[in-house]
Amino acid sequence: MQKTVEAPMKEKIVQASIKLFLRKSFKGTSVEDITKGVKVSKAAFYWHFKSKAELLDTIVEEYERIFVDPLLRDVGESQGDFTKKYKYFHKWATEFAAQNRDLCVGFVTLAAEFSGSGTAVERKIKAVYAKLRGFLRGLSEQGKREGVMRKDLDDDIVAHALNAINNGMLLEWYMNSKIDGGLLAKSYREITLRGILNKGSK
Amino acid sequence: MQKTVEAPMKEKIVQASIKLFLRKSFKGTSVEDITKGVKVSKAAFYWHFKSKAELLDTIVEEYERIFVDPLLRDVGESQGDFTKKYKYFHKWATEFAAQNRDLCVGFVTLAAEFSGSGTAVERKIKAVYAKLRGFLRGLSEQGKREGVMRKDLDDDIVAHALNAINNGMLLEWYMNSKIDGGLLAKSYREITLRGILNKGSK
DNA sequence: TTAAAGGTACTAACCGGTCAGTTAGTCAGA
DNA sequence: TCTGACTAACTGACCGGTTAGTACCTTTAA
Repeated sequence: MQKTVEAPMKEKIVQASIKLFLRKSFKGTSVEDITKGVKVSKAAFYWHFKSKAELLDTIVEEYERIFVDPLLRDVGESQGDFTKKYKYFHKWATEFAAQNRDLCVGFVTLAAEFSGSGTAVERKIKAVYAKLRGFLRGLSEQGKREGVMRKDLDDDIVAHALNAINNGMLLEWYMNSKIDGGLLAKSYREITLRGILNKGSK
Repeated sequence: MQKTVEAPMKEKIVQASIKLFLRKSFKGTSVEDITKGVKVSKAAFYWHFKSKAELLDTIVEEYERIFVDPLLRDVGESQGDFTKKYKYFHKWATEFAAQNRDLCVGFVTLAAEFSGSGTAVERKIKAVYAKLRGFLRGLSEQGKREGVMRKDLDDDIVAHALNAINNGMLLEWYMNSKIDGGLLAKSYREITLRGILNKGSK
């Protein structure tokens, strides 16, 4: 008989807390809310994490490890012109978000919750965004080199804008669960692509 | 001799709490944090507001009263084609945001903090966004009627996308205080306009 | 003309409850 | 017998909200 393989408690806590932070925010979620959800004692939580803040760090690291790093690696290693790469980037990111909604939207809401707080986790979140924007800036430069992208847009601003639009769309999708995420993703790819390309480019 | 006219305590509390909620989130800000900031006792706070939640409602109402309603009224009453109206909308909104950064960014972070919470204030915030999107949908319809806007985009999706981009840009601006807000605003107007217009339209 | 009455805008001190984090102890398996 | 993975029960700090009382101004009525 097959034994049901349970996920390790630490991972169960991380997954449960992502869901709770999304619904009730980090500061609005108590450690007891989390431990009740995974049916474990509070002290067990403190066996796995030295503080509530360390759990938060773990979530930020998980976002970087399973989303940002593989995304940048795969798109970075892919071959093709700017438009092809941007489409691949968009496809990769939206498909991941569709399958990991809580993590992706949760990360944006955590970024919003801690922006301006001056905390260590804020710096950590900003570093993740800086990494993403660094990649997008490179893409923007490639687009200009290849002559398909508008030259009047600053590369840094393009990176900021693409990141901002991404985050805004995630939040909009979460705040309006009824809208078709796939349609929103498709539409926003068309809008951003057409918005940054030269008029003639396909 | 001129007497210094101080703002009424209720308004001072609202202004101070907007700043604090932006930095520390709503749940991360205690009533004492607020009352210490405006040098008033806690009981005085509860003389002006029956609860911390009522203060939150007041902020949401203020956002609607001094930003959303005047914006929709002015742009709605203005004459001109789609492009002119959208540019006016964008100019109005970005200039307001530049002068009321805390209120505008604070509203987005509050929306993020309470989305999915199932609370009364979440419904209130969503109603404000629904009003904004209703207006944007109307603009989108006008753009199609006038033949300048792409017909392949759904009006509702356009409204969602424009709102999402707006919110994303506000957050990006706040999270990266160093970037030139004016340049970001200008660039994103160009990107969104070109993104939703027909290729031939100016 | 004046004094009582009432409302406005507060303060200091307090209350019950919740929070992050701790302590001391348990127990299965190596 | 040792250690990884826990539990029950607890602590001190803090939080939202209340209570009782005060200073000051305006209205009312003798």
